[in-house]
Amino acid sequence: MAAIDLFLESGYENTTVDDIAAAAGVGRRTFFRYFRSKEDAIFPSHDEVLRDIERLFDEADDSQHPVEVACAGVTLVLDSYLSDPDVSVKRYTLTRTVAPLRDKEVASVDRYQRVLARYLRGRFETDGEPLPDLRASVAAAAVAAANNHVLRRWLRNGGTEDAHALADKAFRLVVDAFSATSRGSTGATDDTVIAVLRSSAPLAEVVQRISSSLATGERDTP
Amino acid sequence: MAAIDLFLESGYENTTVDDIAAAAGVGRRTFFRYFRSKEDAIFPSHDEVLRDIERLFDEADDSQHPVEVACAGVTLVLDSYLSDPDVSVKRYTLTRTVAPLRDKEVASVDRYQRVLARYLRGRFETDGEPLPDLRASVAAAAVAAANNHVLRRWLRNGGTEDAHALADKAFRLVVDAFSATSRGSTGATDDTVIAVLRSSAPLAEVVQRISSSLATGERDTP
DNA sequence: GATGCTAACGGCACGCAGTGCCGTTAGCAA
DNA sequence: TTGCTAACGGCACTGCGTGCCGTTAGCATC
Repeated sequence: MAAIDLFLESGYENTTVDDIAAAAGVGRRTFFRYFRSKEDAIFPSHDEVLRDIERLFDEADDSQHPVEVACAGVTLVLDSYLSDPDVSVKRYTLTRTVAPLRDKEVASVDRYQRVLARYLRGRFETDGEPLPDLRASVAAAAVAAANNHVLRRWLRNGGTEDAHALADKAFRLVVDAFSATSRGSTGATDDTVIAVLRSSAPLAEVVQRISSSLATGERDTP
Repeated sequence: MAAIDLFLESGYENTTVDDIAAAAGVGRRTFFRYFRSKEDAIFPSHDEVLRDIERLFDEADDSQHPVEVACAGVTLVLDSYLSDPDVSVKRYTLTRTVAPLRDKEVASVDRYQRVLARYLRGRFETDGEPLPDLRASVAAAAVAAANNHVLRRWLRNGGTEDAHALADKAFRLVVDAFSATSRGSTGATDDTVIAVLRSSAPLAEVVQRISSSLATGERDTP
């Protein structure tokens, strides 16, 4: 849309809806038929992506770790930005500068985050995790933040870089954080093993577990 | 302010600024001198709380874990809500219902989150953590989410319950999640020890470290 | 007590976002 | 050609937010 370019060259405040409509060659009334508001003119259709995420969650493999599924879901958001780098970068320079646009962006991120939290809550409940509601909210926020961090970095570099590679690293960090506290043991990096053990367990068994884990790299959850 | 009650009884959309001003016994122009917008009429002064948080971070003890300090910071937000339960509960029923008010609330949460992230980034950088920027964003989001979760639960129950007790539990979960992956060893619960070791280290040394940790409960970061 | 200063207030008018209403027109089918 | 439908665009209206300015209350000074 031409709106984004007008905002960039003339400023958001100085650009009226009449200007945008005129630049697009349509009437002012028609503009509001296509966009709910002046702000909406530069944002993508989040509703579609939200539906895609919901569908992905419905069809998700329950054997996969919940947080990993959530990461897969939020990756759809990332992809929607990656699919049109030019517009995404332009929009980013606006959302950094113009407060109402930034707020709008933040609000849409919150919508994604709610969908993630809802899915996670369901999974945590069936998994019998303690405090499923809290865990879901926190994990959803962490996943969304990781995604946003990658996205922003990618946008700052003008759409170069391999965003998915960055995202994998970022999601790894989040998944580890939230499976380390709830699960037994998980590899943090290739050369590292994390063991969580009860100190009341016999020392011999502890040592045995540790050494086998170090040797094979396998995960062992009692 | 009388605005919040007007919104509740007549609806946000149906209440004009003239109505609020008339109810408050002041001129319409005066209303806009005290509140930047119609929405702002029901929100507290976040700027003060933000300054308090910044000050707390400036004076913070660097020996404390960064995420714990961030939790202490966001607790000031919680306190600002706790200090006036009536208004907070009323506002909550509005922010749940009215989309623009909810967006405004979300935007203010984002402001807090940015302050947390900035502090955490500084700490993580000086601590030599890997990916300090990412960790800071994710941890800040998690801390904010934990706080919001507690806050919403407290608001749903009409301001009864011990919010600080809930918050302590929630923060514990977050702190554990983010210290387990980043630090050498940390007690997750009283009876648990987490050990992170390089598999390239001699097995004998590993065993020695583990057993001493299990015995004394001390933290040992090489 | 009169005079000048300052700060808050309130009225007025304006620009602009967003909406409802309605006449016009283009495209298509019978 | 006639009738139908859907998109368009003009018009007017409400309401938010702001700039401008006259008024007034409070206070210090001479």
